[in-house]
Amino acid sequence: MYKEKEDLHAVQKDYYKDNRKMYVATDCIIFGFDSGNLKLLLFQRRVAPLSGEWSLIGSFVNLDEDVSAAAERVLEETTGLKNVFMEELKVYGAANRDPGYRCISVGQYALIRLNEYDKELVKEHGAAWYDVNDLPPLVLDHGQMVKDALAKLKQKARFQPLGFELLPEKFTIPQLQSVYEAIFQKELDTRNFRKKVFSHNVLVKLDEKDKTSSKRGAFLYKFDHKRYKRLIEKGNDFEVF
Amino acid sequence: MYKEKEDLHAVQKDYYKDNRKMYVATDCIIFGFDSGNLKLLLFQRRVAPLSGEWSLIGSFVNLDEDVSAAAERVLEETTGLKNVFMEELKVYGAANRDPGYRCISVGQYALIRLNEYDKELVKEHGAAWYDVNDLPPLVLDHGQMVKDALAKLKQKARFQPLGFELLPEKFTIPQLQSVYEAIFQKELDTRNFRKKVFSHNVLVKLDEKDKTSSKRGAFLYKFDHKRYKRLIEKGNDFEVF
DNA sequence: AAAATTAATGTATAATTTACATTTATTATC
DNA sequence: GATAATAAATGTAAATTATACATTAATTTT
Repeated sequence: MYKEKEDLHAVQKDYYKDNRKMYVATDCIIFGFDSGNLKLLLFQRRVAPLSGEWSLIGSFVNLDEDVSAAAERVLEETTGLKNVFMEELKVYGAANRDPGYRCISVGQYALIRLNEYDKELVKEHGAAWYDVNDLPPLVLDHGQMVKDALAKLKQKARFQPLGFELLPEKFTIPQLQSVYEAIFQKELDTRNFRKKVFSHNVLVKLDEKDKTSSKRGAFLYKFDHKRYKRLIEKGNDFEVF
Repeated sequence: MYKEKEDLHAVQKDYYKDNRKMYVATDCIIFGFDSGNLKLLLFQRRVAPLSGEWSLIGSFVNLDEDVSAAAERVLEETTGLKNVFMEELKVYGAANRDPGYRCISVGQYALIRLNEYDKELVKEHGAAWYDVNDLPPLVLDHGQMVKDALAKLKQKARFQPLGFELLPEKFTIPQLQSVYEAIFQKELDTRNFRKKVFSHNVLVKLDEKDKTSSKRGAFLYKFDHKRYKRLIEKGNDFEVF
């Protein structure tokens, strides 16, 4: 399928001879949000070595597979979810990062809605949700990947509407604020938060209320992707929060 | 050196068998700045196929080499420079991106000072500087890499002091403004620019003037890395410009 | 001495961000 | 059915930051 004799990189043709191989993997940092906290989907190895150790969910990238497709495959295999927010984090390419193979890993972080994933699948895979502030030790450099992903999320969420990816399609403003407080790791002022949130005019107020967390109930809203898209196409480079 | 039989990833042990290989390369998007314009160091292939075609400068990643080290090696081999600003851009991992090998490439962008590199080396390698607004067609997905790197530079330069990496250690404010105008692709107001630049208190005014571009001459400044570091350690998350 | 050229500077207005406390809608309880 | 309890919803004034804009200063060349 791939013609290795072809001489496109002729100058460097003696790389990777002698049957030694470079492996490429991808590891997914899968974030969720529930009751005020960011969660991470981890997977408990069931086979030796490192059986029982916690790890991010990953896979080798197939030879005929796009790197991004490999991450999407992993995500779908364990959660049943497709078409969710997923973005490259960083390459983990230290020569000695994996004692088994020479293996680089492309870290990719995903934001999913905890009301949408397939719980059966998750259970089957020996995966479980952990609070990001209370993680078990992770294999290899996965702890670093999580740290990097959290930092990136914090940074990106300022200018891109990522908070919405972690909530159900219909959400309340207090819920939204809570997501951003978890991402930014600080409390926000209700009035100022609402002011900013509404100022962009990308939320649609629904006629329903969510009464699960108060007697009064809070109105539900939807994020209007089209309006948002139109905004940024106009060259608007605003802070979401 | 790497024990491929070790069973760390036992579940996935049948990946990459049959002698098929995954190659990992790195391509460097090397930026410079001169007379008002961002420049890119390109390399003209000297061997078939694609001889004479322009390309970013890259290399396969050696089996015992960190991915970042590979990029540093490439940069040093062609420019003689070490310890310059270099950061990962993105992984280019489409299965069909390279017709020769199954090869993913880690794009890494570097910012260098055009007064510091080794001109002999550059010539020896058949490399040359191109204005980013006037590039020849590039092989494979290298054109996309450049586009992505420019976008990232534009985005990052807002919050990180990257402009300084493209100027000599001693520079004038008009030069600095010119760098930022090139990065942001828009003209900036001199007075407002100076106000912002000085407000962070990270520039040290020298007693010398640069007279190459005016009769009056412009004072030279240095960027004070220590002061900047102290600022961000205090949690200051300010816009550089 | 005058002309030419780029460097350097300040201020007023608009826009944005911040800090802060009360009222409202609803359910549960007495 | 009145009262208590609870979280949701709202506005304003002050401070900070961003923007728009034109003149003077230093030096060299003619």
